[in-house]
Amino acid sequence: MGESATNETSRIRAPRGQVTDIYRALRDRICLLRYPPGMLLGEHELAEEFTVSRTPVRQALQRLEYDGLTETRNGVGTMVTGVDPNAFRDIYAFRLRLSEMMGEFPAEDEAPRALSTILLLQDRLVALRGQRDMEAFWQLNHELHHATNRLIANLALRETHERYYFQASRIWYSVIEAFFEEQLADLANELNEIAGALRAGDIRAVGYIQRNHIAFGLHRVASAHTAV
Amino acid sequence: MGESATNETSRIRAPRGQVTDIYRALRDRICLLRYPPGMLLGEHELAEEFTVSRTPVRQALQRLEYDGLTETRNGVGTMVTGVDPNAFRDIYAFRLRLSEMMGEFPAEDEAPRALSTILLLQDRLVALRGQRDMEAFWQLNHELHHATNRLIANLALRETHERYYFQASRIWYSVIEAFFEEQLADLANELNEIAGALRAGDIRAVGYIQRNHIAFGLHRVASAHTAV
DNA sequence: ATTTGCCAACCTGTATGCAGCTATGGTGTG
DNA sequence: CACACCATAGCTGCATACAGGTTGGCAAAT
Repeated sequence: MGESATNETSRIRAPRGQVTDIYRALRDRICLLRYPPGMLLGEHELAEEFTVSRTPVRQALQRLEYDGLTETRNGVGTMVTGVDPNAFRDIYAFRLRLSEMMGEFPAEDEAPRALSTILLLQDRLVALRGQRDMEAFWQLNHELHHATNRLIANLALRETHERYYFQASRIWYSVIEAFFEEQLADLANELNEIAGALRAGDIRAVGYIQRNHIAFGLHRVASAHTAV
Repeated sequence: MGESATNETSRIRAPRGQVTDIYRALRDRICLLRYPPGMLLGEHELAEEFTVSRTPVRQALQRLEYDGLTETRNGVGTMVTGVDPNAFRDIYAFRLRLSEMMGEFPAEDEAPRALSTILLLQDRLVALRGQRDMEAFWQLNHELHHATNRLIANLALRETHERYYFQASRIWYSVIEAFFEEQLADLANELNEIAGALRAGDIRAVGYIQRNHIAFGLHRVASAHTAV
């Protein structure tokens, strides 16, 4: 199949290749809001696009539903779920706790690799200034998440951290446009702070930094919601 | 199919009926060790048993794999995953943290219902003394888990709590036979303590009680592992 | 006797046909 | 003109046929 499709995406438990490729592609589209909430997806349509039959597409859609990103109804189709404010609040509160927990299971030997990744991301971030390229920005966050995720030595926490990152990122992305410059500056700060923590080998600090910036984003989203 | 199969099992995000029934049946068999680790399951065989085609069976098996309970390899079959000691330690450590977190998201209005459930479980537990009925004992733990799970007001935490309960229960069950009387007494204590906490409306205490008894079980499993 | 190569049976992954369900637009009636 | 009903198109859920992959055993060569 894909020549280099499964590159820097995480492989916590690498399942089948083809289905997973479709799953990740659709997941990213949903999180990028290219598939906005409420949009109806057809299995036949997707099968044509990926040049496969309906079967693998169905498998991918079932995984998405299991992740809470879509909802499939018989006779209708698979629609992207909306952003339930309650679920949103729960997910963010939970993510705060998860990040705080990160320092209790540090994978110290991963710190150097993470640091070099962070430095690369810093360069790419400065190249991004003034472009307002949402997708590149999200991709950057995506890779930051993976880099920090590898710093967690506990498999269960790592899986959960990953799972709710995607659910949260989708919601967060829907309001980011109004705060693009702020988020850009915030991400620059976060990268700086994380780089410093990694140089000191202090993974617990990385978790707290992440926790704080999640809280910052949460605050912005909350104020946007109350404003609207 | 099952006439009353979807009774007191949780419906965090109720998916399709038929597939979910098969999924729960297989999950319980795996957690009860009726399907021991390493056992090979055939799709055709299961399809015959449940009087359906391979398709819904495959969906259930994929969800089990996603939960980490099975592993499917092309040309071979679906085998029940073994108990990786590392994963075991990670899951237990993570569950400790989750239980401690429970009190931060208390669903106070659920406390009375939980209390009445606990009282029923206490009666059923005394009726269980001296019988060494593993399956009934596990069912009891199962229902205790659901009762306490409903006390969590945060959806994300509730889902995660549920998810890793099943992964842990399977491992824990594999060594329980050696400590049956101890676990029985321990469960009686846990029920008493939880009942007291619920009478006081102190859900945070419920979380800590649960955390402690998870730690007790962990200690027993660990000592058993080192002994073997 | 041991090793190596091959083949056949079996299992999963994929594609496709069919049945059941849902939504929508058109039509007939009040 | 408004409303209710029905037919129809399109979708998902399920069953099944086919293709690709793996394993174990048998046979032949060393």
